[in-house]
Amino acid sequence: METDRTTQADYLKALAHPTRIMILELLEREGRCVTNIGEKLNLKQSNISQHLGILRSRGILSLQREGGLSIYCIKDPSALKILKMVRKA
Amino acid sequence: METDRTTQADYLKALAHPTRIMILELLEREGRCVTNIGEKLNLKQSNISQHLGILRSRGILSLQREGGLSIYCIKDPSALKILKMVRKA
DNA sequence: CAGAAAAATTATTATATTCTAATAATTATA
DNA sequence: TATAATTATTAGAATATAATAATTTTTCTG
Repeated sequence: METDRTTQADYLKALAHPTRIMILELLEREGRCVTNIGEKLNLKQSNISQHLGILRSRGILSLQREGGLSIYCIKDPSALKILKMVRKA
Repeated sequence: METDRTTQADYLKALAHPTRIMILELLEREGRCVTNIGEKLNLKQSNISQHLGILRSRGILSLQREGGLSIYCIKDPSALKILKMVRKA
């Protein structure tokens, strides 16, 4: 049950960044590791890692370790639905 | 056609504030003037006015002047849909 | 175990947001 | 026209966010 507006705002804030939107679009099809995302988006490793951390801390992404890699996947599909609505808005 | 992620992020940013979420909930039923919103939310006039300006500049609210009052109404219903999804997320 | 690769964390700087207070602008009314 | 009421705007200080660089941690591999 999610009625606290601060929590709602924090969730929206997590989505409200161009890089994080691109990350979500990139992960829509398949999970990816940090380096791969960094290459696709042409951004620094630490920056990507920070954005991934933000999305994960809000429960939007999940992380699983595979070998030496950190694979991030979309955990919360409603984030994608919201982005879809924003595109039409 | 809305594909620019910066624009999408800006739209989400406009929604991503507790006060602005409350304003949208308040206006869901009916249009209201600045003073009325300020009383309901117990916030300063200038602060409310600024938040309303942000929502209006993104096309989420519309403004019509009635007598001495500025009546704000929801112009973009998809903002409400998005908030509804956030509550369930 | 040592070195390399991948990722996370930290510190720093720059920028953006937010709130408050003060002021300006607009409109209504006496 | 003067005053009051409503709203908008501006300036300032406080806080939050974001990007970079540097460092640390973790894990894999030789």
